Amino acid sequence: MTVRLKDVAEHAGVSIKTVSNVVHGHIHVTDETRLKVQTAIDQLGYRPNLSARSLRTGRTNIIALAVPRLGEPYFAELADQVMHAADRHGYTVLVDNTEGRREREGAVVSGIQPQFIDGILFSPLALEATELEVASAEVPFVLLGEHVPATGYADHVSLDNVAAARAATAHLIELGRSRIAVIGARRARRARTAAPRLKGFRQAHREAGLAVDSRLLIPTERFDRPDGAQAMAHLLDMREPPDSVFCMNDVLAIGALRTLAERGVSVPEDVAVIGFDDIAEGRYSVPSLTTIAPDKEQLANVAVDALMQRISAGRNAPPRELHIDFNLVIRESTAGRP
Amino acid sequence: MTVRLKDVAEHAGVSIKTVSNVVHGHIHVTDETRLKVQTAIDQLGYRPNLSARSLRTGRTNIIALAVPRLGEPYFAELADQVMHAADRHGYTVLVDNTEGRREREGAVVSGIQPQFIDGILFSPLALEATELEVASAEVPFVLLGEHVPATGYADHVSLDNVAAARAATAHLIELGRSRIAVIGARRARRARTAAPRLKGFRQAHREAGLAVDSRLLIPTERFDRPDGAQAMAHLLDMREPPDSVFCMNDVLAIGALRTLAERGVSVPEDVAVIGFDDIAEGRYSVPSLTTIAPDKEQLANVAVDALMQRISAGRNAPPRELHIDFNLVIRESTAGRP
DNA sequence: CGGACATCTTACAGCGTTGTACTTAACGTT
DNA sequence: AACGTTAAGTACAACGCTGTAAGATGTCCG
Repeated sequence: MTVRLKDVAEHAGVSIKTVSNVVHGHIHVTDETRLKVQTAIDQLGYRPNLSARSLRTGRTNIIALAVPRLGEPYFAELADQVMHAADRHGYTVLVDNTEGRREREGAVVSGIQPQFIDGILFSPLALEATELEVASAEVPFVLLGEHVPATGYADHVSLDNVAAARAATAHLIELGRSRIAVIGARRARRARTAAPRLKGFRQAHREAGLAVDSRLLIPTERFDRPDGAQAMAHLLDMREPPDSVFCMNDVLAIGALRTLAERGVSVPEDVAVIGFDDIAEGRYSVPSLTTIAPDKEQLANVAVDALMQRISAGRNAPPRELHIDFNLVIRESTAGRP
Repeated sequence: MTVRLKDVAEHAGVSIKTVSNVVHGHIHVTDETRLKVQTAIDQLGYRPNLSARSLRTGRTNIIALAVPRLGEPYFAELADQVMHAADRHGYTVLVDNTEGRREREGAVVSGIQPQFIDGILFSPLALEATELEVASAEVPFVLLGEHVPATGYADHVSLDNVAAARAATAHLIELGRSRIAVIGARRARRARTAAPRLKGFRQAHREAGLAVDSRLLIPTERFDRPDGAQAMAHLLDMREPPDSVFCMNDVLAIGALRTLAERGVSVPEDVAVIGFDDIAEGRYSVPSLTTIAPDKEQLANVAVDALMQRISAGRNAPPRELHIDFNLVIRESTAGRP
């Protein structure tokens, strides 16, 4: 049924290895032979057996991308980009849903499909430094995204969160806002997650001579729309509600916008809203969402490149901290309708 | 470096095959031996080499899910569900982005990763019956989703599009609307795509004794937000604009809502909007989006089950047309604010 | 106490591929 | 003409695993 190298070889009247050489474009094959073999390949419809190849070479040309929830637009868009980037290197991407649960993230790190994956791109939520440390031995991997704790255990690709948060905050301040809330502060357990952004947030305040009202820093359990809506409701119920909100990601902001609309609070007049991630949804929301836009294509490219390097060499080169560009994209939720 | 069965066998003082038997929970192994072997496995940290296994068995326990664009919420949410369903069968999902381009969809069908995939779940856009026919030989596959032309070449899982479209249209009619537009009609090339929904649309009209104004059936090139926005603009520019719009999917509807908001047309008072897919985005849009909600979990389960059957047996059983449940979810875009 | 039987364990081959080491042929140089 | 040198192609083993068939061990009965 299946066509093997052997079949092609017999059909072309050469040895198996010569066929293999043709397939790989190796040297030491006459044009004549090459043509003969290629014809046989086409005629028989030969397709290399990747299992056999990877058994022999130890490579699968598959990398895993582990994300908390593929259903979340940011991760879906990221996955999209990563697949493109990987494609350019001849790699296929195996997306894995960790659900942000530790157990599952741990499983990913110690090898989802043991021996089946050349490397991992990992965008964790729950995982912390300890586990990461343990992990780094198994298979080359690169951390990416903004939810990652600062590590020093592996390559990490992200934008400069301090600078980005500062730019977002400064934008609100320039618009004359002074009571700026934060949704998704997560002071609680995983302090490290939001820490750099809060730092940038405070920096911007300091530079403008404004004080931060810590009652306006709202932690959320998750980073999704319902949490955003709930946090916004909480803020509006305060005696002195904020005049603007910096959301740790766009879906939180979408949730916040929803609550503001329900309560008839006008955006941006009464409350300005800014998000983070620049998902497509925010470009079509009403009002459209001002946000920090990471260069996702660059993110994917840099991450994949770094992983490729780890795979093909420098497995134990010192970990690098790689930064990508970002942009403040001003839309209606802070600037109003033109 | 890597731990092989052989290493475990030596460490435990048994043969390789016995270790293999333990790993697979086969019979004919004493509890004593089993324990001994299990200890060795744990101590050495043995992980089976999947390439070798699949070379030997011809199975990889990987299925592919081919979707047009992972960045689109519907497909991302679908992928999420499929991964869960596959997980229950011990399968891993390899998501592939076809971009809706023929060439790429063809590549998927003839084997993205030849010999590397046990089966394919395919949610095509561009592909038509001919290609599908050619394809069905290579590897077991199941078609799913609503964009699929009626085939008869492979199992197909979807909701009853005629009934769903009729329910959506009937809902608008019950609200007293009579000039109902359709966005995403795609009369043009790929007629089959939207055909069953248009059929349901016409049925509902007939049942209510209403005429269909074919000028209100707007085809779109793609099924995304910009197209929805543009089509809506086109409709509003008409001499007699519609009083309601049935969009072929939710992102088209989101685009339409955006245009309506920009033009200051109030929804649902002036124009009611209904979508299709029930993506999370529509639950938080302003106004929230009435839609047809397919049971995505059921969809994923039914599709994966069908594929599993094809893989393990009945490769040439007659193709089945499988239907899943759907729901009309009424929200603000037709019912207004409560 | 030997043989039949069930239970447990083993040896071996082969899945399709590629890297290494080798053979053969062709060519140019002294 | 003898030699080295390079090019072109080949034979073979091994990657790690599992199915098959055969072997070893014990158990029970006549």
